[in-house]
Amino acid sequence: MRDKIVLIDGHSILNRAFYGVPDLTNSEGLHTNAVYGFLNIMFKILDEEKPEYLTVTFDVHAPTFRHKMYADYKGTRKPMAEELRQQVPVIKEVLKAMDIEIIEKEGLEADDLLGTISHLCEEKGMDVSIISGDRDTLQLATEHVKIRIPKTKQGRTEVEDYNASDVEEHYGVTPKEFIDVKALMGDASDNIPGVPGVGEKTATKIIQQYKTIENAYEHADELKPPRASKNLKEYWEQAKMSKVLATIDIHADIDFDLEKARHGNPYTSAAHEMFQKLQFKNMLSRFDVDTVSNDVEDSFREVTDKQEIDAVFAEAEQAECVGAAFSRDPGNVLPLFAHPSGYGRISLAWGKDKIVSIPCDMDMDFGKLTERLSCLAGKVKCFSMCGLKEFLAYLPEADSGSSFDVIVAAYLLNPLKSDYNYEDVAREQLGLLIDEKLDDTAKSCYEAYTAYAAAPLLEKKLQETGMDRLFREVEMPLVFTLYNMEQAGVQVEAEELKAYGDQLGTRIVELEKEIYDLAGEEFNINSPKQLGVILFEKLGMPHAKKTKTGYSTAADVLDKLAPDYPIVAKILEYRQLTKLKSTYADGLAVFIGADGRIHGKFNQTVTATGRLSSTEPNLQNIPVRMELGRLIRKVFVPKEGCVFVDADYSQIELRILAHCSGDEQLIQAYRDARDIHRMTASQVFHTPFDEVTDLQRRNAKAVNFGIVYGISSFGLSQDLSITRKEAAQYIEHYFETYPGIKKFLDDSVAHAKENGYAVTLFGRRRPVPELKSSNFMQRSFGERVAMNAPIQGTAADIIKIAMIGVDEELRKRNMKSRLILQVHDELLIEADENEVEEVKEILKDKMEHAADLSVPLIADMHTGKNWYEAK
DNA sequence: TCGATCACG
DNA sequence: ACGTACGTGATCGAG
Repeated sequence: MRDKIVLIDGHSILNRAFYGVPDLTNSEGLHTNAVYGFLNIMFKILDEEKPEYLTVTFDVHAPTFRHKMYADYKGTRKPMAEELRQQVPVIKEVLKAMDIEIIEKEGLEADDLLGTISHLCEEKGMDVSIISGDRDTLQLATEHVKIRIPKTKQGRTEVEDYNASDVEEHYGVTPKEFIDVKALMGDASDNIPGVPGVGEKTATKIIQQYKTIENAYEHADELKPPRASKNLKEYWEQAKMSKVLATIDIHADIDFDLEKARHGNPYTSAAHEMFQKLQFKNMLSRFDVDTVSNDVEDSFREVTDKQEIDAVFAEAEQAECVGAAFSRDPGNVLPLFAHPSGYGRISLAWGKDKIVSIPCDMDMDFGKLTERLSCLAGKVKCFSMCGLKEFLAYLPEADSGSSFDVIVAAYLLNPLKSDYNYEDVAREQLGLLIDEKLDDTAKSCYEAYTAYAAAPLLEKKLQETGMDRLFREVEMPLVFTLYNMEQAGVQVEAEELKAYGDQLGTRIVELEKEIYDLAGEEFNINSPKQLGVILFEKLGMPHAKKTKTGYSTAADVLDKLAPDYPIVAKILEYRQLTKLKSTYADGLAVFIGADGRIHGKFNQTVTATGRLSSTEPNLQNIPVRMELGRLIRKVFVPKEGCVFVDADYSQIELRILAHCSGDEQLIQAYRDARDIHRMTASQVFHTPFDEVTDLQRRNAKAVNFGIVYGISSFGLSQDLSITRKEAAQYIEHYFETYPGIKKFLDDSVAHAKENGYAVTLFGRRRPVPELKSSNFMQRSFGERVAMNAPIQGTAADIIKIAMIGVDEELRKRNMKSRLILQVHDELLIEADENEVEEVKEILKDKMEHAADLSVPLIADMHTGKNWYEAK
């Protein structure tokens, strides 16, 4: 067997990876996509080839150009993108941490390094694989030197392989001849001039016949076409120079010590640490857990003996902090005594060597076991879990004062991660890798240990970032309030919902027929692709916008066409109805439980701004704007003997803006309870207050919205269908009118630029890594986020505080009424008929006094026998 | 699995 | 010159 060496063209692969992998950043705002893509490619190659030797080459000053002394290029290449530049030292560090040899030499191109090393190794009788994104390297291919060109396609890496014979097959010339082809055709990106008028086709033909440019020159008169003949003679000096430029040096003067390139175990603990910093989660699984010192697992203990279980609980009770976890695995005991939920085991951790797991069995069924756990949760100073809300059903004695959810804490510290699980927390906080192949018992021990061990670390970080009060006083109590809401659920009339869906179905069938008639054929109206073809090709409508994949058929495009084409109006109606039927009528029905209620989830650790999100189903986007859709709210009803009391904040985000900016005019306007949009219109359009037209007021309202979103003239112009210039004028006038707001928004951006995050009134942070981007668009996005996050986030903080207040007050007074839904600025209560007035008082009080602002907070209240009426 | 679309604040 | 409003989730078609 021949030994094998893999040579990686560092900059070339990094460059490929940068453009092939979507932008990634770690939580510190460091761009990591190129490094990630590079490693992906490298791992794939290493897995495949398992080489004895491995080396990565870099140019010293990238990007450089071949053979500077000849080149008369004018620095035409764009400088390296900043996001890529900052990743060059990172990949080098990672490679060093993995004990992978890096070769770079002043004044030498990576190509020359590759060429020389591959030549040396081939002479020693080795097989060589050169990994490069650059086709120039094809000239190095031989029987034993293989050029491998990786392509990143939609996350998957495919590799094109070229030995000498493959080059010939593909390009019709040998690798050596490839140089001559290039000398003739030139290469703009490498600043090789070539011969004018000779392109790839002609160059290949000439070299196929004459083998070298020198030989071709001798037969210059025979060359076809005549233009090539003439130009080769005329530009012969340039052709010769091009050949030199195109030739990769395989005899460069470098020291290459093969032994240093020997490929050992790259999965070192130093590398592990770096991967963690970079947050390359799925790559961490490559590390053998044993190589990372970890003695946690040694202390896992399964306890089944009744007396021992007593001892465990007695000991845990005395502990400062207890971590707990549920598992669906009952172990070697039949799941006979498990809970219907599937939980059959709990694990506890109260010290580094105090980690136990207890399965259910006939002496200790799930009920008894959780009773003990609940009792423990009520006694200890800190009861910690990963995702506490999911388990509160079994922990009636747990309370928010002494509970800790490490997932919620980790979310506050980095809300940009959309999905959190205990493995993430274990890795990030404890540097602990949990082997996927472990059984459920061991995993559950890890989960309990993570809850136990990460809690104090997270607590400290929350203090350091000024979010400890937000966590203790808002997020942890909210875990309980959200649990209560989910438990309560909302009653939905299944028959009515079905009837509504059927009604839609009838109309949809009619519309379908009419649309097919007008189109002259049947097609899938729900396919934007097929619809685009029908509208813009078959029916020849003018297409305004395009998407990446074809014509845009979005509603705002179709709206413009509707007056001229009857089919478009029908399509819009069809879209609306199918949306209502599939997502709402049919979609909601499957979530109605045996109790006739929908128990949706309210997720606390999803959004970047601190808002809640709602899933399974989403109860925060039930139609309301259009009457037909709004009707669906009639099937949301209070249970027997109850009515709905609904309250929504009036313009909470603008009020927050008024408070945070301290703008005198806006504050005074809210104190005087004036019509803010009308007032804005009056000021911005220089019109007396009473003479403001409806249009002016509408426009002013859009400007107010725009301000909250992080205004841009383009966005506003789109929304109002006006020119950018007009929009810019509106904004200018707005800022002249409210200078305090301008200053506040500028300060928000400046703060986020300086600190890397935006912050709410209650200290909640939202990282804004985009502000560091060199890409204008990304950076602008970051600026808008920096303006919006404090406002949207503060609103989220405030309604969370109100929710906790309402929920706790209802319980404290032993009332039957329950908080059941939250829709960002709206709360819905299922109120007992005898408690309606009291509920209204509580709701209004808790909402309006959730925060003490310099402007009043107003909650508008409604009651009704269904959600349609109560809104 | 991803993009387009559209429902909400 | 660039090319967008901020924040979500569900459904569908297409690869």
